[in-house]
Amino acid sequence: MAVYPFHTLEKKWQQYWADRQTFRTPDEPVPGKPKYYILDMFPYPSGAGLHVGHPEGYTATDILARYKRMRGFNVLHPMGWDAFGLPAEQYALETGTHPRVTTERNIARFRQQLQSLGFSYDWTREVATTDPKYFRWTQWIFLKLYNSFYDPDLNRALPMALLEDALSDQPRRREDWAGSAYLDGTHAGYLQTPPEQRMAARAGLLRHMRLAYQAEVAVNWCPALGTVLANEEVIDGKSERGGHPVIRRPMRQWMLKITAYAERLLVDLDTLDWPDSIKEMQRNWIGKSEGAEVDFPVSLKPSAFSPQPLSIRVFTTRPDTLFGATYMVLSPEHALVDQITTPEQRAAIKAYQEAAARKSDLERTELQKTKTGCFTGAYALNPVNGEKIPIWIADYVLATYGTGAIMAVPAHDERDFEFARTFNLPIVEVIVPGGSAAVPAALAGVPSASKAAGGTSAATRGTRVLPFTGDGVNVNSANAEISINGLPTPEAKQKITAWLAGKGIGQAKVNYKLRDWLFSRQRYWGEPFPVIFVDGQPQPLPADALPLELPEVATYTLSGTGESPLATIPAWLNTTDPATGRPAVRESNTMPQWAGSCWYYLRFIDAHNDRALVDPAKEKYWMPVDLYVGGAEHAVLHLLYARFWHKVLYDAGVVSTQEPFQRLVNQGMILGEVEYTAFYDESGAPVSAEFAGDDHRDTRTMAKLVAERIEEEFVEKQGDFFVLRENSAIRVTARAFKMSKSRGNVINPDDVVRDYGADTLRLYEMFMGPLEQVKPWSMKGVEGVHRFLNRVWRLFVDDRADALLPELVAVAPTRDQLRWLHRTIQDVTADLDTLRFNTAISTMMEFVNECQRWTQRPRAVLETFVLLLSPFAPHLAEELWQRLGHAGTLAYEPWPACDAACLVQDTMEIPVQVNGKLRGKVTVPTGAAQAEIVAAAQAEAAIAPHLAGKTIRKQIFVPGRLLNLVVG
RNA sequence: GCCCGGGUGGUGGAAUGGCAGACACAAGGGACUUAAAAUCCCUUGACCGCAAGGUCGUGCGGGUUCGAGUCCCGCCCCGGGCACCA
Repeated sequence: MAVYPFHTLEKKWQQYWADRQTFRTPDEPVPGKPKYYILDMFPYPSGAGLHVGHPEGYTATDILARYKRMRGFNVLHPMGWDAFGLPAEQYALETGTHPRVTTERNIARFRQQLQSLGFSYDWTREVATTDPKYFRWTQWIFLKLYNSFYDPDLNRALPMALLEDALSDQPRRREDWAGSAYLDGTHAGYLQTPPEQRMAARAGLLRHMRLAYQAEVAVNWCPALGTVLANEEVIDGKSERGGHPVIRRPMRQWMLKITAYAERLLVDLDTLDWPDSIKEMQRNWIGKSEGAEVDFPVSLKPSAFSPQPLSIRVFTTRPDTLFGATYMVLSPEHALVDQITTPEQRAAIKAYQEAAARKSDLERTELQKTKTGCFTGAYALNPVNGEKIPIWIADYVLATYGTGAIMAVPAHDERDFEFARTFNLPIVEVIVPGGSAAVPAALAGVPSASKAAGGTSAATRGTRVLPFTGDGVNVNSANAEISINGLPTPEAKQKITAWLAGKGIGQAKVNYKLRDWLFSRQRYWGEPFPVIFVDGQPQPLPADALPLELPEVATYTLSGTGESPLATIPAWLNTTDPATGRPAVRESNTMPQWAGSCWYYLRFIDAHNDRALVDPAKEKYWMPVDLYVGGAEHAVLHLLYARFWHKVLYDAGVVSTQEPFQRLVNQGMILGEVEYTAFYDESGAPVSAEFAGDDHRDTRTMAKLVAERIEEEFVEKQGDFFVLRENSAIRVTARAFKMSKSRGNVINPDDVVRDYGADTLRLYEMFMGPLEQVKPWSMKGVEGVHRFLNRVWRLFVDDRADALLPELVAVAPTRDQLRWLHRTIQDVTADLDTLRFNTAISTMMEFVNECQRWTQRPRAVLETFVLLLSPFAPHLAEELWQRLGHAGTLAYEPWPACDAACLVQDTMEIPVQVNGKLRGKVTVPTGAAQAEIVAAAQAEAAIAPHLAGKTIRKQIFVPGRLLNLVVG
């Protein structure tokens, strides 16, 4: 068999690298040597083992790590485990196996699989989030969060001690908070508070200003998983993991105040070299909108049920439409609902509130087509025109955004329009499309107010269709004091906002969609919170009490009350306050999986430090991460949380950079092999795919169809479609699907390594196409790159003799050979610098195809080629390098340099176009002048006829590239 | 609905506004072999033609340009994300 001995050779070099710690990065920074920190996204070591999607990104980073080492960089390329996670605990529930046991077994398998692929990780820096030595520092960061507050004036986090100081009669650290208008103001406010109220006010502020705080909030409770989930972990009302239903339920939770960082998380995106799509997703998630808050006085008939004047504050991005506000809507949970509801409406409102509370997120989304709501019986006054407008409640207004209340402008908002139509509420148009020039004419025909016509899809005013939600020009928008009529939208917004502010009934306001991060999980298998409760008040553990470890338990059964299993272990739960010796209770929730992955990139820098999370000098040397590669599924979860923690650590002086990941690249998903599917009806007769609906029914008859996978040989392409070979009227579908167990199209990397070797797998993963792109797997393609590696082997080695070939000689290379080599160096280098691994491999294939033809192969040329290949197929390259007579690894050999002098040729071939059409080519001396080339073209047999009898009107000459003759 | 990507041979893909289809797979033909495997060589976008050669061709329709897969405008289709956020 003429296959190179990849098995023995790959094992041999993996052993060699491990024995000599070839890829160990020096513990201390290397002064003067440029650093390169290249990081893979932290894998969760699942029981299923490695998937072919994993090695895609890992191979890319490994190739680059090896390349950068050869270019003289001090490279940090680590690997570790995001090891807390629900599956191990679910498994514990079923089998009683400790999650730690399962996790360690899975880690061992993952590690072994990764090592079998020859990745050049520095394994001495391996970390796992489940290791107490690691989560000690996760807990330490939590304490930082707990002991910090956000100063909106300085726009950074500060120690709680400063806020405590400001909230005291005689501050002692005033110089520490100099420059903070916020703390000055807080202190002044404190002094104005009557002394008997100060303690309570102080405690209240301290409680809610912390970056880690507790709140009783409506959470996404997933009964099946027995835990709450973050908003980001709920997809379409179901859990992201497992697809279980999720309901709303109020619970005491730890929250992290990520909202304080919303603006910085938003603006600092501009400094990052990340894919635009990811940045855009984060921008959308943060969801900044600028507008105004406006107070609407509640108009109550003088009566007993409201002794004080009330007002309702709303947030709007369109204060310019204020004159068109014809009703208000509060969210069903709004605090004022009870106070304003009239006795007649009380029962109806109560019923509506209860119905809304019961709805799950899923139901809320499903029911969004029809607007529901209930009138409170109360009215408010539109502050700009004094109109009395009804106040409703409706679940299309969210309690958690803005103020939980809106002013409804049905003429200029889709939702308000729909609601107004449903409940027959007035619609007043105050914006007309177009520039200011169009205003006078438009003004004339606009009625001041009109009732909505129920039933039609949109109301029409003249030629205009409502709702009109774009920018335009104001009409109908004036009172005795102010007019914004005729103003274009941006100016109208500005003018009315200034007027509102002057009257003290409104102000400019910025809002974010981003909500605080719900940080508690009711599970066993996670980091315990370093918090105890004394008399019900939370108290952080001192840093020297860390790590707080998980207790051993007899059973992993959920408590059933929504509490963590930890709550059922009195021996662990009940403790004493180390400060006072008084009885205390531990926090029984644990942290979510994202906690450990928020900062792991810092730990890799100084993995075994037991005095600090990371040594500052090392952090300064290695940060930021130069290249971060992983899947796009982490766009708003991990990547936003990690940026948030990093900024907190920056404010605390623990890290020196504002952002952790300078450059981010997303690898595209790898799909299964392309599948052809034909459809058959019940009688077994084939049905063309164009008639097969999504639900596998015939779209014409609605008869049920059977989908059947068929082999490629029975299919051919006809026009734009694939059809059955035996019956071309029957179309079949051709598609690659996501790999899944149920579909049975999962490729196991172990099988590929066994049959073709690790170098083949690495090469194929990169050869499939651009890294970022989604692409289907093809076993035939694997064989293709495997053949290439065999050809490389035979370039050097005589199969039968197992020795170097006689063709491989120490002769001086010809100019032609040198040109091939240096062109290859040039292209491979450029491709590596731009992460175009697929074309780098193509270039090397071309080189090998050419090299095979050489009867004499200059040793120096081939040695250089081995170095070019080595980042891609390191085992094969090391073996060839050794056989060529070198001692030791090639991992730190200098990367070959391209000599431009070797690239020049004596002659060049120039394509010649006539009137933009390619008509032929001429071969001329390199550097030939335009006139020479034109002369050569006129003499060329293929070109001359197209010029005959015509005059050349124009010559377009791109030196070295092309000549275009325009004739007529 | 909104926001991102993307549509190039039978397939994966390649092409700083300058030779469309590199490289690889598949298919067909040939060499070697008693035979097979492996390997090597040739052909391979479509159409017309014996050939030389010609015409067409990068989802569709326009435009800019000497020249467009690439830039601009308007559509269609596929994939991903978000979605009552006022």
